[in-house]
Amino acid sequence: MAIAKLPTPSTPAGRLHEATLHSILGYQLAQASIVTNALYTKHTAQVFDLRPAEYTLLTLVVENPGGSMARLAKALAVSAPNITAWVDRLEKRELVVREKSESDKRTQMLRATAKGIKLASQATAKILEMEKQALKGLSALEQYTLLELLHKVGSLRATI
Amino acid sequence: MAIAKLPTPSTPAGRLHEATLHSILGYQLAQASIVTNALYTKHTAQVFDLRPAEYTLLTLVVENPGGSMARLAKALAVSAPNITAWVDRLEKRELVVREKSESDKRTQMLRATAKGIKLASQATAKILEMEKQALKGLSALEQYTLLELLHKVGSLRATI
DNA sequence: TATTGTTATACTCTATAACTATA
DNA sequence: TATAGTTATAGAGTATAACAATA
Repeated sequence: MAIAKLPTPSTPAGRLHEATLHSILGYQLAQASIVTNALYTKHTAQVFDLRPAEYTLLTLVVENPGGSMARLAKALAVSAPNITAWVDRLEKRELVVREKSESDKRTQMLRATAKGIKLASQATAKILEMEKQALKGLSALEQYTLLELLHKVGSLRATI
Repeated sequence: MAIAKLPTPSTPAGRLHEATLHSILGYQLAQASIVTNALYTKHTAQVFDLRPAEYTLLTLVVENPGGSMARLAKALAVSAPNITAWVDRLEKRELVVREKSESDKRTQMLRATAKGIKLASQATAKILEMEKQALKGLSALEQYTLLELLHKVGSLRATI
């Protein structure tokens, strides 16, 4: 199947032509991220005092109790010192704790505290509600399809 | 229509569970961006000596000759000093030029030089080729759908 | 008064290098 | 030798504040 002709080539905000950039996935991801970042900053960041990276890290720890910091670094494609700094902050706020592993004493196993689990849960509820509201212009099928296709692109990481 | 059950909730790289994050658009955008950023860094950044922001800015100037810096700032959702710095770099490399507007003497109109137009064109060809190669696992319809849905999300910027 | 653009400055995020402890 | 994690440090990228010129 041939790729169909692409529609109106103009940026959402600036009314600039973007015929070329329209077909570039990286650019469209960046533009869409402007929207989700703005939503997050406006309605979630202050309320829960969680920056995007903190929220993501906390949620991954909640869902993966006992996971190591090295695994988090790989999952988020950031450096190890980076993870250390973020975990430091979450630990100071008593949202997660480090536990020495018995089997491999180099490893730090991470667990979320009850406080951390509660905060992550509340933040998630807020984000989902917020995105649901903002994405009303997309049908449920479109929203589902978008998430699945993005997940598929994310999965390509192993191949590059 | 109800949203269908979501499939395997694991991160592409780290094999971490992410049941919650799977439904969060902001997270999936970030994960997909890891892939496109890696592709760009690996195959385009060095070859053309253009960082992502520089490529985007240059391309927008190529496609919008005479546009102002204020419009670029809006289109990319960054601050004015930021745009000044990026344009400075592109101008030093003789890829774009600033021109004083006659009608509004506060405004700087931007134009790409022949050199800038050529470089942008070459970089675009490379990026498209690279993304095509990397996205082979997605059908043409899926790729088209993804770009359209992302554009639709980007267009929501006006509404938030 | 408001807007365009610049300069000065500081903050956030991330990375590399060097190190310790362990495997 | 290689890996997990930390510390120190530097580099991107971005933002706010203050300013000049113009509308």
